[in-house]
Amino acid sequence: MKQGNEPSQARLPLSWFRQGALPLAPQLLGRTIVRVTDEGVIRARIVETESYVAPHDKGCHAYNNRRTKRTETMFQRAGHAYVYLIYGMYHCLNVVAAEEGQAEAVLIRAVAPLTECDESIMKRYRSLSSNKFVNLSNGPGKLCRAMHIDKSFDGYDMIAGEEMWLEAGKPVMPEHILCATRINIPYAEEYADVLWRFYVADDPYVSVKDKQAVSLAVRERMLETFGSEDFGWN
DNA sequence: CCTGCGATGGCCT
DNA sequence: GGCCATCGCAGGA
Repeated sequence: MKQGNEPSQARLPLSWFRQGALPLAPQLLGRTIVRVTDEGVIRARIVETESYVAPHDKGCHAYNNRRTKRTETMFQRAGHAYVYLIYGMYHCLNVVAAEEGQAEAVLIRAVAPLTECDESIMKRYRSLSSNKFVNLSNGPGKLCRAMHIDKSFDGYDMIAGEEMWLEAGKPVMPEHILCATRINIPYAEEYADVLWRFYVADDPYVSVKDKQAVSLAVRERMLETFGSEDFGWN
């Protein structure tokens, strides 16, 4: 019998994934990512995300709707995984978030293992010798290594797939969500300063905490006031 | 706590 | 040839 506070294990449907990267990113927080590996099933809670939105976003690989072998996955239907290699040795996992032909995706930047069993498997894949468990998955490259996600999952269908998917979990309420600038995209010019990174306030697995972060509610009020992402801070 | 730096390879001009 | 949605380590405060 399901208890009232127990996180939902229902798979998230296509209609939920396709709402666009900006609405989706904060709603991904608190959801469960499930990965079926040779070492066992890993379940983890998403605690940090970033939105990437073609065509205008200069931080997005598909800026100006650039279609290349790598970015082609971002143009797929929502619910596919976009996985790419970064700095020659790490992978990053994104969830495609719009209609086919429209390149929007949400980068999963940090997750927290749900149980000691999850920790144990992730620790093995990470080759982590210390007991500083936050190091398992407090970063996009770390979580991919911990959950054994690599380029073979690029284009993977997370709505129907049997090796990796998302469950409803327990969404994080807006008052517990902070918004901040995205990490390591100084080249994105005016889009380097938009508050498109979202994370769970006070969660130890968040990769980078930003003193200037604002609550989701504040960001939305500012959007109404300024009518754009440019809040006049620069 | 912080800052700098090397690793390492696919991607894109 | 240069860049890169990263990480772990070294060294200093």
